[in-house]
Amino acid sequence: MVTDSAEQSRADATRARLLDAAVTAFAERGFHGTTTRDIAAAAGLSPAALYVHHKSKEELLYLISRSGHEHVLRLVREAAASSADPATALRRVVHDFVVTHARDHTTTRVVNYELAALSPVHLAEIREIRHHIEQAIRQLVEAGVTAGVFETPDPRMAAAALLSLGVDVGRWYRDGGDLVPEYIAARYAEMALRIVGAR
Amino acid sequence: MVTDSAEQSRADATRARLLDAAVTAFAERGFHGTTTRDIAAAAGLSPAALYVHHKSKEELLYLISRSGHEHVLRLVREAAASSADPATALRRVVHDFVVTHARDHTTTRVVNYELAALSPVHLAEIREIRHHIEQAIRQLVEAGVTAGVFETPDPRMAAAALLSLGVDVGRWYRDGGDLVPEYIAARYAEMALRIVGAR
DNA sequence: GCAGTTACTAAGCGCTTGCTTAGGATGTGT
DNA sequence: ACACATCCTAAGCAAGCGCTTAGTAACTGC
Repeated sequence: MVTDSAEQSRADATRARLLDAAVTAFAERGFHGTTTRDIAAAAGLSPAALYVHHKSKEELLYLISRSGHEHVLRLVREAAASSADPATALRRVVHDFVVTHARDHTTTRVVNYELAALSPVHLAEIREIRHHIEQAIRQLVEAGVTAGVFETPDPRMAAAALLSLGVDVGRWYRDGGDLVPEYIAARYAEMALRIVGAR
Repeated sequence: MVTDSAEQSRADATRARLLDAAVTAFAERGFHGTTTRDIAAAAGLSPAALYVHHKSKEELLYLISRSGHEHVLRLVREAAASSADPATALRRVVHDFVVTHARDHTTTRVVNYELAALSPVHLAEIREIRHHIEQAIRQLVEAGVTAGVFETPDPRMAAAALLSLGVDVGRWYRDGGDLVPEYIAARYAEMALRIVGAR
């Protein structure tokens, strides 16, 4: 082997192109509505090339799902820790969460709506990441209630609602409309503070 | 013909059994992840029987989607008209919307997440019903703002958020958990009033 | 008791699916 | 110049797909 540095080989670039093509196809037609020939053709390769770079069609979904979930978990944790004030932190969490679900709606659609197509082992791993994401948001709401700056009858329900707002943006958001991700995120962050009864 | 009354023939019962089986299968594995053999077997019939009672697999999805959307539209319109006070009406809309999306989560999952598998003609018809549902909720929010009982910087965004809350319940709700549909609906209705800034 | 209707199935057709096999083209080190 | 590694493809296999065809069993009306 010549390069053990981090530089990108041709194979790595092709692998990434296949992943990109898979994201687009899975988002548009779903995992089961997409054929391996669709993905290979969109990446400009023969059907067999997919199996040179990846083990199976399911592995593509797993790789997309895992990196997508890890990205969101990192984002939520960083935003939650960005301020000692729960209201400021929550505003940032919802803002960033919503921006990601709008801007990367293609990826987040796959991440949130194609879980059932994962193998049992992969699904279990992904579910754990999802649990951490939910936990981070719930803990932030609870911290605000404890600190006396939030007021809500059921923090768990409020956290579920906040998650729903962000996740569902990935479903309805379209590129090229008159609503830009930053604007949606700003309005949603305000609504989030109302939901938790911030004062 | 002997019976032209409304009484249910054997064929009607079988047709309904096939629809039921299709709802369950589509909700669990998605339209493309479900085979016509799956549906027929779940209804206790041979694969060919499906085509005695329905034109195609896509027609099953269309029938499920249409009746599901019509049900929700009726529910939203009735709840919106149930009170002259926008706050009371909105509470009722969100409550009923959420109860339906929890209790009938199997159907609402198909209704909200399998649209892409519809034929172009059927999709156009369904989109129109969806538009009416969104319109009914947006108009209610705007009526509240006009009446001075709601306060929000962007009624359209608030309406989108309300819709998201309900729709997403269909994604995460599970039977047999400690959260019963009525409880979720009550908490969500309170949060809805906060979102629109009711006073 | 038999003609007609209703409700269904056995068998299978043509095609597509995920994936494999065997090999070829292009570049690289010496 | 030549051995070798890298990256990709042509061809195709077994299984599964949506859907059709041709027919049978069971009931109904007379």
